[in-house]
Amino acid sequence: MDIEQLTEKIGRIDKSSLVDKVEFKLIEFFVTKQLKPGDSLPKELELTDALKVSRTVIREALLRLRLMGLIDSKKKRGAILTSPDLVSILERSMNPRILDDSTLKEIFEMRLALEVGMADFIMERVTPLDIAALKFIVDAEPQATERHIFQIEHEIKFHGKLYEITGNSTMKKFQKLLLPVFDYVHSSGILSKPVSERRFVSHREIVDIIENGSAEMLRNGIRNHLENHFSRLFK
Amino acid sequence: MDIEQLTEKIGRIDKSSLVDKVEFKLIEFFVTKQLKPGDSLPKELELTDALKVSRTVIREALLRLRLMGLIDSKKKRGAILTSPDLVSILERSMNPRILDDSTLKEIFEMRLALEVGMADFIMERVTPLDIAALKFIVDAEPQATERHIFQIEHEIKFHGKLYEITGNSTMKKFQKLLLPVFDYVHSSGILSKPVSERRFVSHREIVDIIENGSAEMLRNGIRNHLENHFSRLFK
DNA sequence: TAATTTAATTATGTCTGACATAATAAATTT
DNA sequence: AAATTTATTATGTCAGACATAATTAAATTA
Repeated sequence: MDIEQLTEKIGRIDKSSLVDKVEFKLIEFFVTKQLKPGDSLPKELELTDALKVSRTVIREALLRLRLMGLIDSKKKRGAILTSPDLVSILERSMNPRILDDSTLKEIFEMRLALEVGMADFIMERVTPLDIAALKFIVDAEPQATERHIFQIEHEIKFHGKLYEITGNSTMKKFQKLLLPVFDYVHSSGILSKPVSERRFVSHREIVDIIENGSAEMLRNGIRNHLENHFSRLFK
Repeated sequence: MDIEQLTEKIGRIDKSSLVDKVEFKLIEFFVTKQLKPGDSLPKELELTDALKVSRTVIREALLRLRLMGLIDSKKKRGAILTSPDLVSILERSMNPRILDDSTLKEIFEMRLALEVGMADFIMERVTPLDIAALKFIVDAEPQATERHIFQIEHEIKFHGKLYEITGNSTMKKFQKLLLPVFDYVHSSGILSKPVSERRFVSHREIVDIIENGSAEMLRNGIRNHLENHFSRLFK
């Protein structure tokens, strides 16, 4: 009889810790009770009575939920349910000095992919006001000299605005989160290829595409604009 | 004198809790000691002695680090440093039933953007073996009848393979993570527009582009293939 | 009476010390 | 030398206490 059949027959033992179980039970509780963000949870001591476990366990489970962004607890008021913000959860772990190089490189790549792919959302949702704002940003940029210098602040301003135009706040926050990683990867020795000095599609040209072009043109424009980064990844 | 100047002069008070400080100190410790994944941490009681705080506080700080994916602790062996996996951190919070609708919709959008944007990585890194695998997947798909039926399993298989080809494991895991959300959004009432039955660029055509086309063609091809989803977002 | 200050309450934050449990290392037996 | 038993050790769980901050109620003052 093979192992799988055996475990099937005997049934697997529950190796999860007490805290695991409490955590699960609490989430179940939220869902079945249809609690909405802002609703308050039972107090720690009430939970100890109800679940018959120590306050330590309750606290640890609640802590997990808090780190997941599911609840928010204040003194005296107790804990209340919140709508979890995925990005701020990631934020806690997003320390470039701790992540390993290959992960950092992959995040760098994801940012590039995301930016190329968001062209459709920009074209769909851009307003005349946005275009004016983009033009304002571009006008404030220093004239490009013969050699292209990577102006990090202007890059951030321009691309940040693009994310904003998508109207997708998760994406926008994601970008903000990825920025330090991107910067770190860009300036550290992780990417072996040197930084190219060539100029490709400029910010000004991208604005022009947004104003007069199509989603397809914008995709290609952004892709080309990012060529300096892509070429460091590809041979 | 305005508030800002005042706080500048007086200096802001540290409102962080003890656990916050310990957490920070521990991370500092990792970084300055240049600990690598696999290295073991001091025991809880040693930390209690070293930092002069109770074991409760130490444990809570360690718990946070564990939830961040920074450490992994086993009985007797103590805690060891690990390289955090961002995706598995997100996984804990990615419960469609708990996230609110607007966040879910934004995640849905991000997935679309990512998929369009990853075309360059696919074209750069695809191998003949990958193409053969894609063809195999496509061949196994049922013939399209006059009406396009959304075959979730085949969608997953095909698109999963695309992510795999990018060679970016973070992106691949990200997709796997987003799948339940995507499915949930697709089939729940969050998107008001109905599911279109029209057929656009097929899987087979995408494979053909990958084999014979360019990155630009693939971007457009994937975008068109996903039109059914895009059109539910845009009017 | 209204506004302010003070006191009481309450729930989380921190501390201490103890025992349970599981994984490893050491000692023993075969 | 291999297998078994025992001892050790570090995390997991427990219980109860006090500290602290935020809120509410009461008291005071204008």
